[in-house]
Amino acid sequence: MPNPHLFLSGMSTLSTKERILNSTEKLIAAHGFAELSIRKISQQAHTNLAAINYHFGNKQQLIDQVLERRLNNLFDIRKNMLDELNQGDPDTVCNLEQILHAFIAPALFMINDEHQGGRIFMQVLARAYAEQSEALHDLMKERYTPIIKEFAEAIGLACPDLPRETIFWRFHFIIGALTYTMGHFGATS
Amino acid sequence: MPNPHLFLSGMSTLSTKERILNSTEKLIAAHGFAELSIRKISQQAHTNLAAINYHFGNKQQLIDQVLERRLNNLFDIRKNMLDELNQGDPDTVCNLEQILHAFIAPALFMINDEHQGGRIFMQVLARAYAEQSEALHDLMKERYTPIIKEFAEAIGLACPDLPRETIFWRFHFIIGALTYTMGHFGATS
DNA sequence: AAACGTATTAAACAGTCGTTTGAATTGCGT
DNA sequence: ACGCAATTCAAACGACTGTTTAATACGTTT
Repeated sequence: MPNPHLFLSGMSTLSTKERILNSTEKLIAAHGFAELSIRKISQQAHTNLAAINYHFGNKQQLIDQVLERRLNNLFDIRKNMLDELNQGDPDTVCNLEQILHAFIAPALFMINDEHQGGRIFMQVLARAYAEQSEALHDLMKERYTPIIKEFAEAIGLACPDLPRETIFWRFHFIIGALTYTMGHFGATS
Repeated sequence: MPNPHLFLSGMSTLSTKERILNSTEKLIAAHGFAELSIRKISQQAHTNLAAINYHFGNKQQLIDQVLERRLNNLFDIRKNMLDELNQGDPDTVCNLEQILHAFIAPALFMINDEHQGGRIFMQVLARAYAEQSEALHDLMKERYTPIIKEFAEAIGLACPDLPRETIFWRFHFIIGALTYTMGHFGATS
């Protein structure tokens, strides 16, 4: 038994790496990136300061993994729901409401998924969006833009009369409303 | 001539206090609250470290004054535009679109007002919203909630058939979209 | 010209930050 | 039971943070 405190806090079955990831998520959700320090993380995860650098290299790479771990799930679900609408053919004209549902519903589902920590992560994601996190921006650019583009194209087919720029702005309004809502009401409602 | 550098940077006519406020605004808009330090502020304002504490007490009170200085203007304009619709009587039933215009237009006007620094401040405001700044929250609670409530009641009168909760959520969606847009596109477009 | 309150300055304070180091400990295959 | 790799740990590093102090310079009034 390497660390007897873990039994008291009910985290004994989780590896050090997982405990660090979960603690980081909780701290970001509760207090934002500004107040986040690896000392607080190691304290909440019942481990040592240097363990973080050992497992993740540095603080930034830890944050990257926090984001990646769950974003992969979120965008996989989004893509699957969109593919179901398309039935494999990207040129299929879909119902606009269904397209938006495929984009929004997975986030709403995640925020109601308390057990798996999905709600906590949605707050993390909202904060990363809001603070224009460079880590999130890079991750989006190199990994999730293809899926986002698929949605944009599907919306374009659903609304052929709407100018591309209008679609662009309205889609960002949706993201803004969604992000703001997640961050401000995800915890209390 | 106490500080010859000021002539080179074109800030000679502004007082130290004003230069500190403007520099703080710029730094928050460009890099967020997390990276904000009074050393960077004093450097950009061409003054000394201790001058900030001398003029504002501490860092937090400086941030408070940065927010207050322009929020008073913004909400005054919003209230005046709403009063014009009401024509003095709060029970007047107004057009919904006009009510929303009274709330949104002042922000959009501010973001286009580059000369007075309004655009910069809107980005500051977006960041403060996004990071759920306690300073902003307190300021809203004790000073601007009456005006926000007037808007909420006006919307309630304009949409009598809509449940209060629905109005509440949609109003926050608007704030979210507005905030997100200000923060992400206020600088580049 | 002297004295005054206001304003600015350099220097030091204690605290926190992320990261690195080297030793101690653990767990597993042999 | 041994030896090796993986992991954990306490301690220290330099850099940065907000704030305070005491001395200096300024502009105005007496």
